Amino acid sequence: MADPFISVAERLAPAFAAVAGGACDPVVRPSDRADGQANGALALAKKLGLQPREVAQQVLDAAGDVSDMLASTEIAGPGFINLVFSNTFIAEQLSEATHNPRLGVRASSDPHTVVVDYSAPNVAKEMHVGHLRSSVIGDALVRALMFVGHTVVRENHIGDWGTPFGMLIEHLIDMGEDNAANELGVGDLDGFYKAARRKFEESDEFKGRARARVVMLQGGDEDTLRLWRTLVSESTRYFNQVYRQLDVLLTDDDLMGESAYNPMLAPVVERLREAKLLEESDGADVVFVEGFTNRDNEPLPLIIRKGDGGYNYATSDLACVIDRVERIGARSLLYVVGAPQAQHLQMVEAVARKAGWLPEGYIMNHVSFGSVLGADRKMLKSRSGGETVKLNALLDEAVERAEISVAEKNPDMSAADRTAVATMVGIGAVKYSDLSSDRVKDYIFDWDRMLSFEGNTAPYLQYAHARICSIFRRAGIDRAAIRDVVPTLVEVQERDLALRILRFDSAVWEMIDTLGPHKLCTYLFDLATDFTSFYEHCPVLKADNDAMRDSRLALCDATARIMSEGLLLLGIRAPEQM
RNA sequence: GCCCUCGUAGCUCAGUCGGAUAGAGCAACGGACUUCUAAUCCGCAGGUCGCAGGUUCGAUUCCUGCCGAGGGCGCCA
Repeated sequence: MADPFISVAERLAPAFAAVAGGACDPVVRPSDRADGQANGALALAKKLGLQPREVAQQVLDAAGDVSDMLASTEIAGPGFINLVFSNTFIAEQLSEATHNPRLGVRASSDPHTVVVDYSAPNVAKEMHVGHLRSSVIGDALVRALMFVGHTVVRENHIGDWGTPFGMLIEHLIDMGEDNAANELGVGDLDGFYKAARRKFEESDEFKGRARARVVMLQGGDEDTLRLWRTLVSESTRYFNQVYRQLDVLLTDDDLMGESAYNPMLAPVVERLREAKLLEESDGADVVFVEGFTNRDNEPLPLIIRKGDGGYNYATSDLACVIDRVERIGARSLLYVVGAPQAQHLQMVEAVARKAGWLPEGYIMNHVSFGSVLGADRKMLKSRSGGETVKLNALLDEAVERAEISVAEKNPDMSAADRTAVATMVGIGAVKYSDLSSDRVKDYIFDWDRMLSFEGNTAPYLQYAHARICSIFRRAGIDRAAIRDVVPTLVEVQERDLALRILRFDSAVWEMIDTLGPHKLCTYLFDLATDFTSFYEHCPVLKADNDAMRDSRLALCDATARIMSEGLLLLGIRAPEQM
């Protein structure tokens, strides 16, 4: 049970191996001229010094009878082997997939513990679109990794420690704790942060108090810690609102802020010292990493302990690695963090590897992503503090816009249903527009495009799903009962749809292998396109006879389940009506 | 100055472990609604795959150089 393209590659591999005299990849790819094509003969011919078409023929001879899987095999062009699946094979595979708990997606052959570090907003600071990207991408990866059988540990590495807290706590005291809690409680984190920052810059007296407060915080002063906890809890309460609204899995159980690593920082230094990796440079304790240089082409170190004796984010990131590997038992660490952190994470990884904290076979992966841009191609929110786009306001707007659109298209829907649908559509649209393009690139945030019911958008996919639900609702047919029907594929649209359904396996695995949710998005869009084409050409309830009707209902059911499950893996809900 | 990422149709994006004619959606144009929800479908049109070399049977894909955009480059995180 797997994607037919994988099945056929496995089937042809021994034949290729026999001709090659050793392992040889058949190089099966989808084709315009057939279902698929095996390109392996061309490279093999060169290696053997033979004519490619002749090699292809030898492979086919060695493969023997493949009629249980393929309706035809044909050597074409310079030496491609065109492959056409037999309809009975497709139908059987589809029937198997619908009875498979993962809808035909292969389980991981190597399940292990994966830590996914994502979202990571800062306490007493507004979440912005960068956190949106991290949250949405990270959450989709979490769901997909769990789906194939990994043990996934979510970690929200919130910025809850460091020098800014001196100024934040002093500002909290100035405002009065209750007033401050109120302001933070309504989610005005930016106002609070900016006011504190302004005072810090304008008043030496305040600056002095802030610095003293940092020392008290780090020294564990109980009253200071209490104030700090107020800041943290008010902020996380706000973060949680956004997470619920955004429909991501993160909860308080996943919080693993910088402060949590405090006790582990000194041991990081000690262990590096014992490993003889630590060097002193300009008063700081550092580790030099080969291959990194500064502006003057001198070796660039990772600073573990600053000249003033304090630690920085490199230290806590190293503590993270140790904690995740040694305590949690993770073998794979994913960091869903913006592209500007690339060098930092490379250096952290290099040090962790040198120190032996990331053994051979352990993976540390930077799931990098680009910026969210406005229509003007400038960052939607500049780091230097342009106007901030508040996440909760952005999500509210998404739902409002979706609600207008739903009301327009489906005026008969009840207000309660409309709100529920608008929430799924609006939030889904925002998440999908973030997930559907290659994450390493910047993307342009465009309300009209993401909420459009046409093109590669969440509403288009959701609509395809809703239409199927509508068929079953109208006909009063039990979805589960139809699953035992093995479809008969007659029309080209039926066949295309069935073959597409079977490719869910590869789509999910491509997403996991590349850590690229857009691979799954592209697949689901293709699925929706194939379905609507089928829907236009192949009447279901008005089919010519009962057998054809049931066959098409089975295709509908399988499509809807994969659409719904696929969207869910992306963290997007699929309403039953729209 | 060095390093990293990106550059594909007017716009927004796929595709690239080297394969036959580079694909969608939008916008434009032409069709299809007494509908299993037309929120759709069908068709037509649109490209020196940033530029120039190299590798080879074959390059948008790999390599080198250049151009353009963004980011990073020691005590903020």
